[in-house]
Amino acid sequence: MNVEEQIKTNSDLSQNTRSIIHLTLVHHRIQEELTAALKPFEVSLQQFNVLRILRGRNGVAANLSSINNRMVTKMSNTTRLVDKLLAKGLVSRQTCPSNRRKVEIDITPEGKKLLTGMDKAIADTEAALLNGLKKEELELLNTLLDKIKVK
Amino acid sequence: MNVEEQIKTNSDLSQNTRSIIHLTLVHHRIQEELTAALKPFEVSLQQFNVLRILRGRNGVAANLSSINNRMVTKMSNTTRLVDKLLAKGLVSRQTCPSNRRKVEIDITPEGKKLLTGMDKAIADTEAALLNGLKKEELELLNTLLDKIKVK
DNA sequence: AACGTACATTTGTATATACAACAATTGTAT
DNA sequence: ATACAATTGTTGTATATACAAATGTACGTT
Repeated sequence: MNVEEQIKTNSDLSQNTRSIIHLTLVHHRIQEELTAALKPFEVSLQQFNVLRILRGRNGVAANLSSINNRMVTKMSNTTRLVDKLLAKGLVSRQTCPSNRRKVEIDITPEGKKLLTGMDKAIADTEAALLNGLKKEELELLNTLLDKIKVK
Repeated sequence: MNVEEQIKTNSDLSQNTRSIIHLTLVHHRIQEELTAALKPFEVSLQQFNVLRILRGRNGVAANLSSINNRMVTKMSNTTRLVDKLLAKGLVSRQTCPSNRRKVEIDITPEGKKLLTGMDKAIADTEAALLNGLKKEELELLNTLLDKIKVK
């Protein structure tokens, strides 16, 4: 019996609780599969996300706050994520000349190259996870997620 | 601009990727709010889940595997979660007489008492998160989550 | 210019988690 | 009866994360 079955058959839990647990469970397994897909590249999912955000800026360097705004992690973690990417030579970091409180972070050519390989691994994993849902169902899922009142 | 907006307007990302990120983001914020709700009790969300599972067994002691089957964490973490609950006197642990590989875990009266207080805090938080969704919409959400092919 | 305040990031610390190796017990086959 | 395999749980180690405090910088007021 898998956990989804348990959730559904456990009448002690409210409908709200069951939905939250279900979401948590699915999320956890998605993370596991994506993490596994990135394992050969020795890059964590969060590190991958940073690289993806940087690439999306098309050469415009990002500061830490702007990266952080697009991620779920806290600021202090973003600092350390960038530390690790820097150690691997996948990003560059320098203090911003016009405002020396800020740092300018950019993806390096090596980072872009590695990212290209990771893209396929991630896309394949996502496709395998979601190919049971039609386009309209994915949109519906997003609509429902939007109705959850976070912050 | 919040991250949901960014996700929706970022045309570089595939529909699959946007849905995965959306799910991740919502999950993360839900965890944050639930964790905050439990903070006064000094019990982590995972510890709370263990207690809730134990209560659901109505006095029948559980072994570690059975707890673990109903959680997202790995076995080794479940061991340490129980360690912490034991240190707080919220659960009991003893080796199973009939099969000494197993351990029998049960919730104590103090555990049950604390759990009663936590129930309300969690229920209120869940209700606040989900009150934008009608009963049928919650069911629909669960149906869609089931279509994601995890494991 | 000096002051206080807000901003941007980093660092310290405690806790949490994953993964792998290990130990102990039980089950099974010869 | 013994060897081998499977089950159940624990521990070591590395990494990840949250939270709070500290650092360095910029800005507005007087």
